[in-house]
Amino acid sequence: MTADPPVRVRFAPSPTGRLHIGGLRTALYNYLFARKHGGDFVLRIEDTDQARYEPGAEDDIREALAWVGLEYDEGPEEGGEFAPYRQSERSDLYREYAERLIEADRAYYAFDTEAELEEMREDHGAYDVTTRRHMRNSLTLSDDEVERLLEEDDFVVRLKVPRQASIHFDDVIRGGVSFDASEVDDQVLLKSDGMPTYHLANIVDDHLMDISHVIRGEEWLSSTPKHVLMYEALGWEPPAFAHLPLILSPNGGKLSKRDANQLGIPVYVGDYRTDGYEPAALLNFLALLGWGPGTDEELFSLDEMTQAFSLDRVGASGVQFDLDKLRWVNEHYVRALSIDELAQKARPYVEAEGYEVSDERLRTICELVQDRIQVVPEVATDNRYFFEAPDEYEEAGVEKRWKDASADLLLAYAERLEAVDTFDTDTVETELRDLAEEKDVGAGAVIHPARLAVSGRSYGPGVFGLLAAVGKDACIRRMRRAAEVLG
RNA sequence: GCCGCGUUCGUCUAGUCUGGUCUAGGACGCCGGCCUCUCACGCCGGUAGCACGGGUUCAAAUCCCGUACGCGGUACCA
Repeated sequence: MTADPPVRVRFAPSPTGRLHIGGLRTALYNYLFARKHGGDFVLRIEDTDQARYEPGAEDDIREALAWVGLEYDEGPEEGGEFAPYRQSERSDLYREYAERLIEADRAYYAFDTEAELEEMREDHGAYDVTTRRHMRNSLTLSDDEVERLLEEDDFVVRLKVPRQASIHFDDVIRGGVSFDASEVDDQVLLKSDGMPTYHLANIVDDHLMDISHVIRGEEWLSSTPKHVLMYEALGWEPPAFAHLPLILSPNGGKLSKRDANQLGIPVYVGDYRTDGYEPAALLNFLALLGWGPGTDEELFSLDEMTQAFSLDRVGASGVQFDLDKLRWVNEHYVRALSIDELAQKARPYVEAEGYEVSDERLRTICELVQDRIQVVPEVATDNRYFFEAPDEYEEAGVEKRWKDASADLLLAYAERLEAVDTFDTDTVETELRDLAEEKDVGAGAVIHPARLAVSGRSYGPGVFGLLAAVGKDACIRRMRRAAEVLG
């Protein structure tokens, strides 16, 4: 019996933009799989496209992974046994293997111009077994001619797809997948700028870096036969493939930037950070998007997820992003925060709204709102009355809670509060209950108008805590103003 | 268009491989109730689904075929 090779997986984003939420999900599943099996998780930067390269993108990717706590064992900055991990620094390697493929008659040089390619596509479709015979390449041209053209240094290397063959591979998530060779075109492997395409670079690196499992998005499924052909041509054992279902928009379609923005769904990982989501909650939610533990559990720490994770429990169909579910998961992480942590996380958002608040008061406010918010910034955005007087009174609340006697009761309450020395939850409550008794009304007859007057709303934290947190002067001022405005 | 992959409540999923225990389970959302100064939390209850059509079988959400629909791919992009 031969032991399974050690698990080594890679997350291989291309630095063409900020890290996308789907990319993070791919990274997460790779991470979980690696950790679950005691293997290595590698970050590899696939920067073979000079035109789409975006400076700063690599930093964004690294920062995003650090923010959520997905630590990798090898990467471009941290190095490792298989360095370098940036493909642009490995060009010679790819050229070498492209040549090997040519020697093995599994690839060839092509010299067609853009115009010629365009014409070919219009007439025939793809550069493949049938069309390559009519094109200018090392299969159709004389050796001398090829020699001469190579001198000009403007050529590409294309994969020579076999005339007829059925290409089959096993996908961990989907089972057996087959393609007919006639459906596969002669993919460019080495571009005229000397850089490899994804297809070549990816198989060379995966092989050289001893990658055991390729876990990537489903968009790669249809190019996998090309990869399989290359592994075979080079005499290499291909890694196991696992193609993850794509994340779709809640409308069912592709999660486009425009679409997402409209629905309030952040597209980039960095946006979740600025929007104040808890990184652990994001990971938890993402884990559930395409995978299920098979139990009723839904809230997992990274370690718990790692324990529970298994590729066979990853689904094969596209999954729709559900912002409500994310918020629900996040809510649980917010509740698990200590008051100090919550206050610390909330401060920047409070300040961004232009409010000033002491640490002590912010903690008090956080205590009051912690289990009433889903995302940290809501400490400020959903509870402005702690920081400024309400500029209007919730209509339905007034309708329901503001009675004829409310103004007089509030005025009397304000008077009592004015006389009080210590303005804390207990005294505020005592004063209110005494007043209610004195006036022979239920406590609610004062409670509800007081809440309305001070917060402008009919709902929120317990009213005594609320009043105490808002403070004596502000409360009295707001009560008198409400009595005047609402009558 | 062609090729590939997919299809269980609105959404994420359990169940499908190893057909009966599934009058299909859980969660989000939504609705109702309890708690309660309100809201939220929590708890209790409800709503809603095997895409469709054939077949195989004593028996199909589960196996087979077809159709529909969705997604992906079809670049010197990844």
